Amino acid sequence: MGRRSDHSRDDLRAMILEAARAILATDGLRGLTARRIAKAIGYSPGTLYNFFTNIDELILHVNAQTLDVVYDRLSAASGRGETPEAVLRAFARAYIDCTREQTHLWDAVLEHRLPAGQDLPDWYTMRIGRLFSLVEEALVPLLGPGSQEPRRRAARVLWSALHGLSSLALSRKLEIVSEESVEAMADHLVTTYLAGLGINTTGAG
Amino acid sequence: MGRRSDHSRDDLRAMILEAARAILATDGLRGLTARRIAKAIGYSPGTLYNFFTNIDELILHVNAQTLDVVYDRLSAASGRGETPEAVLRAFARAYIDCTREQTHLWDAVLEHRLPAGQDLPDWYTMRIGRLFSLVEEALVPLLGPGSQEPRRRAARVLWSALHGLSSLALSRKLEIVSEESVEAMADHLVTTYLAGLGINTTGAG
DNA sequence: AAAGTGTATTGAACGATGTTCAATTTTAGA
DNA sequence: TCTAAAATTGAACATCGTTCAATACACTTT
Repeated sequence: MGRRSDHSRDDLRAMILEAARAILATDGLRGLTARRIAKAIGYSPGTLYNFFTNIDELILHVNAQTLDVVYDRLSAASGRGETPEAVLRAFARAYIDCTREQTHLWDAVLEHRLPAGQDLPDWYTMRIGRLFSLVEEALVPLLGPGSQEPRRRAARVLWSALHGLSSLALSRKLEIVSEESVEAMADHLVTTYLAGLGINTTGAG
Repeated sequence: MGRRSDHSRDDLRAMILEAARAILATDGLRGLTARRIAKAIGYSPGTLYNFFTNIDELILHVNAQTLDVVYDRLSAASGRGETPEAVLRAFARAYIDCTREQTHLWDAVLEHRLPAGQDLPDWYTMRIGRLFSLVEEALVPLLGPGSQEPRRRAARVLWSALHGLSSLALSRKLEIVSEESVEAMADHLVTTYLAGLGINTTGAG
C-alpha cells in the first residue's frame, strides 16, 4: 500500500503516541512493542519510523507527556496552598497521587533508560528541570529571593527526597501498611526538612 | 553433548552469576543476554535454565549480590562514625560511592522490573529491608530504643530520601556541576533532616 | 569389564522483538 | 492527464528468551 490521506501527519503522530500511552498504561513497558502500536492504529510497523527514529525515542515522548501531566498537577496545586510549607506538602501529595493513578506510566519514566552513552535530549531534561523550578519557586518566600544557591540546593534535595519516597513506595519496597502512610511520610519529610532549615513554621501546620 | 564434569553444580551456578555480573558491569542491562552469558562460560544457553527459571530471576540474583555489596559497605561504614549523625553521613557517602563505582550494576537494580503482577521474592525484599534496618539501628542513640514507630518512619524516610538523591544523581538529572556536590547535598540532607527532628547535634558536625 | 540407568547438556526450533528498505501506491503539482 | 514526490507497506534480517527431544557423559550395578 502507498500514501494515504486518512489522517494528517500531525494527527498520525498524535495517534501513535496516544496508542503507545494506552498500551503502556495497561500493560507496562514490557507490553509496548512497535507491532502492537502499529496494529492499534491500523498502520504497519514501518510507519512508526517515519515519526520516531526508534522505539526509545518514542518511549521518551510518551514519558515526556507523563512528565507534563505531573507538572500541570503541581502547577495547579501550587495555588491551593496558603503557606509555602502547605504548597510543598500539596506538591508532595500531587506527585504521589500522580504516580498512584497512573502506575505504569510513571513506572516507565523511572524504568526506561537510553542505550549506554546516549544522553537525554534537551526537550526531555527541560521537563525535569521545570519540576525542580516549581519547588524552587515555592521556596522563595521561605529562603528569600536573594539566596539563589541555598534555594537551588534545597529544591533539589527536597524534590529528590520526595522522588525517592514515592518511587520506593510505588515499587512496594517500603513495607507500607496503608497507602495513607506514604502521604504521611511525605508530609513528615517536608515538615522535618523545612524545620531543619531553621524556618519558623507558624502558619497552617 | 551430554553431561560434563568440568565444574561442580555450585561452581557452574557461581560462574553463571559471575559472567552475568561482568557483562552487566561493562555493558548494562541491555547487553545482558542468555546467549552471551552462555558463551562467556563456554556452555549453551539452555544450561542457564537448569539453574534459573528465566532471565528475570537470574538478573534478580545478580542484583541481590549488588545489594549485598552495598550492605557490606554500609556495615563497614557503620563502625567508623563517632556520632550517630556521622554514621548516617558515612552511610550516605558509602551508598553514593557504591553507585558511582559500579554504575551499571546499581542501575540494573533500579531499572529492572518483574513482569506485571509478579512480586519480588522474599530473599530479595529481605535484602532491601536489611538496608533500612541498618539506618534504623543508627537512629537508636538519637531517638531512643523505646520509640519504635518514629524510628521506623525516620529510617524509611531518610533512606528513601538518600536513595532519591543518589538515583537522580546517577542518571544525571540533577544538573550537578561537580561530583563532589552530590556528597555535599547528601550531607546537607542528613544534617537538615536530623536537625528537623529536633535533635541537638553538638557532636562532630 | 560390561551393561544399564539417570541426568546434564546441547542445539535446533519457535515465536517474538526492533529495524531496514525496495517496491508499491497514492497524493500533489504541472 | 501525466509526472514527480512522498508515504506506506511487508517481507526480510538479526537477535531475543525459551523449550525440549536427542544425546553423550557419569555413575551404579552386575
